Amino acid sequence: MPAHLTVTASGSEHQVEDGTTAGALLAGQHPEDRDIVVARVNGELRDLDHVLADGDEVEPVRVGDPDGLSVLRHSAAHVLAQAVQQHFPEAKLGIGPPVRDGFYYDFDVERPFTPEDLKTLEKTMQRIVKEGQGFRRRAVSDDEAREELAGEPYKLELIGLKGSGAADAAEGASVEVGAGELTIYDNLRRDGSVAWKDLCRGPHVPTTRLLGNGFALTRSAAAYWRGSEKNPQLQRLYGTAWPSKDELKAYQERLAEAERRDHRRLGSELDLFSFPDEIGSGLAVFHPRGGVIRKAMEDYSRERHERGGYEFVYSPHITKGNLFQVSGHLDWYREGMFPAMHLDAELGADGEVRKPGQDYYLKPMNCPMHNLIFRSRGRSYRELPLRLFEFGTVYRYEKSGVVHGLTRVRGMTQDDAHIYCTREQMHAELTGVLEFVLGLLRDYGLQDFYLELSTKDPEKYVGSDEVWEEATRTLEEVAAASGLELVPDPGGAAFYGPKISVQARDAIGRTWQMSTIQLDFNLPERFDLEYTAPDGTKQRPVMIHRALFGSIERFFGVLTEHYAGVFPPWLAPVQVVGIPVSDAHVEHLQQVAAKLREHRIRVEVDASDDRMPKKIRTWTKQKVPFLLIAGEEDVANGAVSFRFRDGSQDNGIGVDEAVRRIVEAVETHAQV
RNA sequence: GCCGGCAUGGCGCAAUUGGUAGCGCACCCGACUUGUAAUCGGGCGGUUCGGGGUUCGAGUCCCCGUGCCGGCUCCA
Repeated sequence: MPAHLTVTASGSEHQVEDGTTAGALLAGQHPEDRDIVVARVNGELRDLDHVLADGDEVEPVRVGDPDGLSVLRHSAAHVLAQAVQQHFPEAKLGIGPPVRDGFYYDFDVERPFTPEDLKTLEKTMQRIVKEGQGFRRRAVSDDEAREELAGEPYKLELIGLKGSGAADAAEGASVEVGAGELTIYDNLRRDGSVAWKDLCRGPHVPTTRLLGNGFALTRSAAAYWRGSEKNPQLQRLYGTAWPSKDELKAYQERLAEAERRDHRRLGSELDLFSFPDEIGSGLAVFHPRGGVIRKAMEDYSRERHERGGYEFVYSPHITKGNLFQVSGHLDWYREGMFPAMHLDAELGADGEVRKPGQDYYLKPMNCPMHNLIFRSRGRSYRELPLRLFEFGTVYRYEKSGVVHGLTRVRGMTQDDAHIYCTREQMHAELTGVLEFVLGLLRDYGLQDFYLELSTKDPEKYVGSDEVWEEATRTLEEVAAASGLELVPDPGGAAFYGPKISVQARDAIGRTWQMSTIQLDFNLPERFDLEYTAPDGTKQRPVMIHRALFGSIERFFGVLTEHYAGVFPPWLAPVQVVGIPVSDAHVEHLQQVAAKLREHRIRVEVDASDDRMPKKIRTWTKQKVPFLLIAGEEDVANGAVSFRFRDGSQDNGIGVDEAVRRIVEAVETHAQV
């Protein structure tokens, strides 16, 4: 064994003594750098006390790096678990991985955690952090692990799963057991005694001290063991952890900002929509202010569809069950549909069935109806691509726990289109649809997109493999040609075909699934759709399903959050409010308002007996884009004074110029 | 669907150990006539989500239902 090893640190070679740790080497390299929390050795993350071998390549990983943050958060999860077992010795450990912005740990406990428990646990975590416990890795055999963790049934289960693909065993389970040897991490006190231990793959930060005061417990919730509703529920504690208190505060500020933008909150503050209990969960009504936004969205969409070669159709909300038998929905999504209404049955006097009656269903999708429109007469290849568009309202029986504001509802209107084309046209048509979709989303103010390709779920599909392959390949080509980032989503497809979905990032960086474009060879088959080809033969068309907003309700919610309620003028429910300095100036503003109305501008004049500053406050809070103020001076000059939502002003603008500016802002979809 | 929390005028909130339901905003009326985010005074408004129970007495405690919130599972 050589006394000296040759290792590579950050690209350059070094001679070090046998037994040198990654941490010691990196400390020599970066003497001032206290942010190094783990090392990447030959591409694998290792603890700093990992002993180097000849030929190792070592890179520092800092706490602010994505990997460094995950390690920090994973270590925070261990500190949480230690605190929990200190207060609740009977608590059994589940798993505790890092997640986006934080971590969680699942426990089997006698009673769920209370908000008070969270406070107590956070204090105990703080104590453990201050104690400066070290994390020490220890390799163990399966049998040793089983013996040490005899009191931890869930960990034993994970040990049993090792090698059978821990990644499938449970989301996050891979942080506990990897594919190779089992390891246990001991938390060591200063005096070397073991404070706590956990089956864990690691790596970890060298000491709990690194958690500083940059962590917090955020909430508790139940979670199914190993992610399956067939399993018992554990109690999950969520936390967040950051390299510093300032970053923790910045994160909490981001959450507060998201809350201020919450469409449910803005929806009631701006009087846009509500969910009356009397109607039922997940069923929205739009108030006049929200209705006008929705109308502006829909009107513009209609106009674009008209120009894009779509034809407008309408279909009912309810249908006999057979339609969804044919389409396959009743086989695949019965659980997600409102239960049947059984109609028209007749019983004889003695109760025997004279006429069996029929089941009617609320429609969960529009496509079967559109297929019937296609099939209503013979179709020629000359008609293809045939693009049928509808604002189609559908009803889905979402489980009670998932209904959420406008983004997950039980009744929604899709801006739904079904395009029927030949296989030859399919590629060009998909390209055109994707272009159309992205262009329209941009017109509504979203700019930042990526694509997701959802492919066949082996458990849930109809049709032949060849057809799926062709459909998937086509979508992949079209997606690639768009130049946007493409993320795979294996198993995410609907039963009838693969899909591309457009994900949009909003103003504060959150992503939302917007449009979906699905290719479908199956429904045309099931509905026996055909057209006559140039040679006189009957051919099967290909079907493209495409929703652009996803649902109008959902898109409405996303736009509300994207703009934080500060809608661009073309979408703002009230575009202009005239504010007189005193009663004497009301008439002047009413004349200005009349001119604006000729251009279909939504304008009001506030002639109430509030004082001017109060009116400014009121309408600024309502986020009206243009306030037009007029007093002595403006009236005398035939002018108005603009005040914008950010408080800036543009005074003494001639009335015609003012009208022109406002109309232009609305027509160009500008933000002001 | 599962786990936990919550539900008080239109909105945001308050109400000791179970003891007469209050406040701000909004709304209505009146006075004031004013140049860039709250003028003053007065008034209306609640079967405390619905139903049942415990109690001399329930906004408060218990049960059922409905709805909302946070997660889990799900999301055509």
